Amino acid sequence: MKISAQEEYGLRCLVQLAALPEGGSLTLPQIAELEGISTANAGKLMWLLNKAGFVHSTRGTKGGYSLERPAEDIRLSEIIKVLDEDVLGKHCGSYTGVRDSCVHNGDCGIRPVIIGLHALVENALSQITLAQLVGSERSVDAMFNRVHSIHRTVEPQGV
Amino acid sequence: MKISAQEEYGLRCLVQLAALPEGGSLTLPQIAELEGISTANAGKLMWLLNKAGFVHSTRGTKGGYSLERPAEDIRLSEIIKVLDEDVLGKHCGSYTGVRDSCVHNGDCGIRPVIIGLHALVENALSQITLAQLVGSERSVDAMFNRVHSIHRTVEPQGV
DNA sequence: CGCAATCTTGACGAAAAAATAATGATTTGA
DNA sequence: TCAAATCATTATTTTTTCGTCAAGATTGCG
Ligand code: FES
Ligand code: FES
Repeated sequence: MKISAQEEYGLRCLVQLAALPEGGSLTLPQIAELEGISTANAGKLMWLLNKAGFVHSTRGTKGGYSLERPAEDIRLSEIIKVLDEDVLGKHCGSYTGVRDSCVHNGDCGIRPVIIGLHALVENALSQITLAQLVGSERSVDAMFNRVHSIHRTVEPQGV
Repeated sequence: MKISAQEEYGLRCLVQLAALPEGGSLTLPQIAELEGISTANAGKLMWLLNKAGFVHSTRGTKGGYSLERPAEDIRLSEIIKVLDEDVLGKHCGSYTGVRDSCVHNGDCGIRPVIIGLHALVENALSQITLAQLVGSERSVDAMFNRVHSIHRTVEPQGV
């Protein structure tokens, strides 16, 4: 269970936009530089995010990308859903092995776990807004732990 | 954020062994048939699970695989960790874009979320044992919801 | 022993995901 | 108008993951 490259980079690009002063914008080369990815890659990611309505793009000189909606209104669950190609809900259609559908006939112990896990993650992400990711690592970490009072087993790694 | 093929199929193979009567075993062709995957694929998965110490293999005629430890003692978090190539803990070493490491200098709002999410999932999985996955879908679903009292937004799909 | 059933293991090919490249369209401003 | 800056879109290449294959090793049985 891991975060895909698209999810991670896409999210990071949005955080850069959210960190801007009100009404600010960034060009593709700027985003690419800030996140350490290629301009082409940033271009594709922003294209996806634009199609999904998270950002607004302006062409031509002095163009760039800016947030379409207030960062306070954008939940991480929405973002991930777009960047992850809507994997939710169709679990037993993928991973079908050599057959056309899941082999477990009607009664399966795996399915509720897989579906439950996705729900768990979505639930956690739906309680965090883009705006909350702007700020120091310490404050974001504190926020996450406050919202989901889980017992952390992995410590944030220093740089 | 999704489950990989290895995680899913590996887990499913283990559930088949766990569903066996005490001391039972299955051969590769049997496992492959039960899960609808190829024998070769089942072979590689079981090899991984054998290396990790979850199962015990016997060669030769009348050979096969059986659980090495009681299903009640095997937590899903252990299984996933093995099948997922230990992705935990080294987040800022992957997804480094065109550079050698993460660009965010020492203060990053993404990192606590990613690490927190992984902790959240691991925590959830650590509370479920392999033995609990054996049984009807309804009972497993009820168990999952009891352990993690989350508000389910996705319903299990019928077959 | 000698064969058949079974697991073991590394190499190989196919498929999916990710990243890049290439070409086109729009806007601004000199 | 024209050129430069910028985004848009599709195609291609690269990388990673996944699945298969083939040769080998071990065990049980007659
Ligand atoms: S029916 Fe889909 S995993 Fe069991
Ligand atoms: S420092 Fe690794 S994602 Fe920000």
